[in-house]
Amino acid sequence: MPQKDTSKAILEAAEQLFSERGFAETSLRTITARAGVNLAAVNYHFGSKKSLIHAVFAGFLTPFTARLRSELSLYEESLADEPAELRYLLGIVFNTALLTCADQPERLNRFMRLLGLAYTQGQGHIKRYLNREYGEDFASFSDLLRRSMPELSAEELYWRFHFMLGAVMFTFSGVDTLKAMAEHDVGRLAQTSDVIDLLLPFVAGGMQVPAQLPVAFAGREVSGAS
Amino acid sequence: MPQKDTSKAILEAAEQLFSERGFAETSLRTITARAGVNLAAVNYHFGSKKSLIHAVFAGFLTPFTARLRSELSLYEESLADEPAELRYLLGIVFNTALLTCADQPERLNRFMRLLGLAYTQGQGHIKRYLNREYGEDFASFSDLLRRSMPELSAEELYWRFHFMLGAVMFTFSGVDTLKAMAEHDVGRLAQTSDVIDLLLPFVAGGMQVPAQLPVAFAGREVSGAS
DNA sequence: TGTACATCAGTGAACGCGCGTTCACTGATGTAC
DNA sequence: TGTACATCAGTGAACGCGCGTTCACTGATGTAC
Repeated sequence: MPQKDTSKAILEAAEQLFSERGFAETSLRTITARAGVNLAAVNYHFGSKKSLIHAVFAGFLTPFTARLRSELSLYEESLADEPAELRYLLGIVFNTALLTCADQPERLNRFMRLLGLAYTQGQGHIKRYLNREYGEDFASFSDLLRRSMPELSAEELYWRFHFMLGAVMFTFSGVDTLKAMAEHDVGRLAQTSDVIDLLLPFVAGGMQVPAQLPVAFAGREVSGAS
Repeated sequence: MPQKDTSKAILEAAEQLFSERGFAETSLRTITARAGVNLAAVNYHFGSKKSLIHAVFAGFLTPFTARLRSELSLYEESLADEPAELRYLLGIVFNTALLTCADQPERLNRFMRLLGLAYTQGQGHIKRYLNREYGEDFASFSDLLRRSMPELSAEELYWRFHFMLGAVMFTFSGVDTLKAMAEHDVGRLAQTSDVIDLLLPFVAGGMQVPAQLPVAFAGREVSGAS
């Protein structure tokens, strides 16, 4: 293992294993064994397990957000004063994510799964880290989203945004299992880009549906009848 | 602590702590301390930590699925040969879930969060247990869903179903955090039933949107321009 | 009614194990004079 | 060009800790004769 490759090998093994098993369920011994390096090398290069986790996220998110920033500002300039178009906006995000992992497409799955884990799992320090490092990018995307849906109230937009995040993250969290089940149930093997092409209209449809509260209440009386 | 209350106290503490921190991150010592019982009582009553986790799920899912089965078969009978109506179907599910936890509404959040964790987190034994015990109920709901959307291909239905599950589970996984953020960002404190009233049109909208692949591809060329 | 035995619900202490982290050490490379 | 020292990238072994689980034991309650 010559020179600088040790920390790279650790990062790669950690990325894979964390995304497969979760953070608490993956030990440094498993990671260093997979990477073929000494156990103590993690603390030598990264300082602690927490910092290793942060470094794994940075490995994807730093190039991704850099790219996304420039794509979004290009789009924003081209808009002038027109409202943004939702599907186009979402297309930019997915496309940027795909391009960031262009060389190895399974990395995208891994990262969406890691983000899902970070959001879902306890591990408060991860959320704090992500917010500190990438909160600004998140906020500026929110602003563009608001411009694409000016008719929604702040409250509706807020919740729908998080419903959308849920559909996306959850899907990618389990995309490998879901693909395998799809092959079994439906008989067709899907690629990640196929899944995105189905997911994008779904979330756009959910975001843009008019609120219809009375219909939403429809099921509410059934229980009384049982 | 008289007689039968010990295992109930363990289950309640475990339900709370698992949903707050995850399974691997919660130790039996923390659970038994919270419950005010002896450490060894978990293994005495449940046999192992795994079985305790299963018992926690059963505590919600067994009454929920029993209730849901009868609600759905009532609805199915009332349908005769007409197609099912999606929003009504979803309304039944949410409503049944709310009623199952009618006495303590925060239990619903906890269980959705637990389901989200089970889906997202490694812990393969939980998925296997849920599939073994409740797979049949899941399948019969899928059938009704198919009847409500006859125009969708099997593949589209499959994926949209899981997008919907994602939006729902993810939302509830973080619903407490999201509510707190909503209060801060939007200035209004939401109740769980309010969130459901916003969520239901969103997922119905996503499920029912016509597939528009060419538009979904819109963002795909942007990257070349940067 | 009294005695002997069995079952049940729990308890306190210890078990061995795997964990993240630390530390003294090594050997290669770079730098100063 | 040669020597002394400093830095860097690791390494092997051990540290203490918290974990799930086990086990011998206790005391209360139920049952048989």
